[in-house]
Amino acid sequence: MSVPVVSVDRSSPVPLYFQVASQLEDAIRSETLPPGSRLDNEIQLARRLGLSRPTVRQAIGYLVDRGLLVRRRGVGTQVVHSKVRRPLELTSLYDDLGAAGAMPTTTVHRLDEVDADPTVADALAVSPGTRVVRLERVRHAEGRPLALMTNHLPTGLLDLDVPALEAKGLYQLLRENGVHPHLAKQAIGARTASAREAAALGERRGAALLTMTRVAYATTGQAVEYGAHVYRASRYTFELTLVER
Amino acid sequence: MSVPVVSVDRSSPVPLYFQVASQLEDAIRSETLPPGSRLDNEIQLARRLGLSRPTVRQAIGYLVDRGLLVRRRGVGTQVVHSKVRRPLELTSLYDDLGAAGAMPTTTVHRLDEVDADPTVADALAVSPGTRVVRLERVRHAEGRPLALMTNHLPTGLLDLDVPALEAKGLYQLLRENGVHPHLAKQAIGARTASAREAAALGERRGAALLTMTRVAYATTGQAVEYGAHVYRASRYTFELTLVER
DNA sequence: TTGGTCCATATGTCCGGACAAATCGTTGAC
DNA sequence: GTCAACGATTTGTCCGGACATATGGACCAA
Repeated sequence: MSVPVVSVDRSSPVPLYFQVASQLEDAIRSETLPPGSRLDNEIQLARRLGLSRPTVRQAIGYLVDRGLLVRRRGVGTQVVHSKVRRPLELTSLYDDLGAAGAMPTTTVHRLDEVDADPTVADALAVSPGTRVVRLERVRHAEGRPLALMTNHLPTGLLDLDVPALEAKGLYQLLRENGVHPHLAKQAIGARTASAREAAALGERRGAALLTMTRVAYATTGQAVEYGAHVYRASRYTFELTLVER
Repeated sequence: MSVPVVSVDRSSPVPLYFQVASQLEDAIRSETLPPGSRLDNEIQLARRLGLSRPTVRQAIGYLVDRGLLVRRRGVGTQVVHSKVRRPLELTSLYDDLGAAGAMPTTTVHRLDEVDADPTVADALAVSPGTRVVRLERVRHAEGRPLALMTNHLPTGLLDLDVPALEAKGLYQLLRENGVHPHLAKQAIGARTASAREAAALGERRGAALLTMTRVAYATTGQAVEYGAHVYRASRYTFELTLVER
């Protein structure tokens, strides 16, 4: 399989390897390069693009790391089967559902400042009793409640307001304010609904609930968000793709 | 912070960059290089090791990809805070628990061959009705039941026998037979226990259960295992680390 | 037919060098 | 005293080349 239109712009500030990788990724996602097809070998590709082999290798390696391509020595580089392609790995539930077309809405029930209890303090790596921002929301999809979400954030990280939270979601607001969560530790469990939770979510008491707690960290290692969420198991599952490296 | 003892063996078949990366990883995990400490710059490191800068960069890049180091232009390369280090991402539950010291045991309840129902056929990408291997196990930890596990595999992939399964676990047997799952898609949900499940797991009827279904794929994209597992939520949670890239 | 050897091919590893760009502390002008 | 400009430091990108090694097919011999 020959490679489709790929060209580079040397006057662009975008690194050459990234230009190549982006165009290859587009070609793969649009199936211009169908699953299983072979790329030209690195030497030819480099010559055709007027680049060096290391640069082309960097572009290919970038896509290999992201699971779009596989390299086999002596054989070549192929587009992986679409079934095993990896999705984005750190998104908020809002993004998840938005992408799936379920059109969720969020209602902020509480937005204030409290003293960190031991659990929150440990998660955010602050001293117990430190003032932190507390956020309680209810997520709805298709007009019915889906999840109860409680978050705690360090004070001073950013200014939150209710309309923006309801319109954009917490993660988008974080990113718009220059806070880029890049890593999160999550624990997923289950329990039965208390009477209060059942009422809030429209489930029967004793219904199964999915629980998720998460601590998100910025590139610097600073904890930026602690969340304790509860989902209706009848309407939600976590889907994830795991990779062995 | 200066770098500890790192040396390379040019007569070894192990790539130089990998030798360096492994030794750095050991130093990081043993806290010889504590979190936050800075590595020497790439030029000095290369000169000290008698390697070129690209080789040293490859070693560092390897560890950056794995979340052990962060690079910042103009600043240097630092060991990330241990709280945010990423664990291995594709292991079986057996590995998980074994590492945590809970010493699990497994009992095989059924190992036979059946016709694939539509769900199994879809997961393994075979035609419905194709003969597949069925495996049902119960996992115990600390003498009490923990999970019911049902797996389906393509026939002919490997020969399974009960003693080996109970001693080593499915994933280890797969790897020993040259089948290397490198990617899995999982869905995690919850539901309440049926009377039969409750009895098998030692829970009350209506107790919350965690459910996990998984399809694992080999490097080639071939589906190698479909699993539908049920865990006692009172004794198990899924812990995972997500990464934004 | 079967098995092993050889060879072309493609990726894997490594080198040495060059310049670009981000960061941060210092210096100097106002 | 404040702030902007500068410069040292360090990683980011890119080049051109060399040799190593795994793969798979073709060829040849038993």
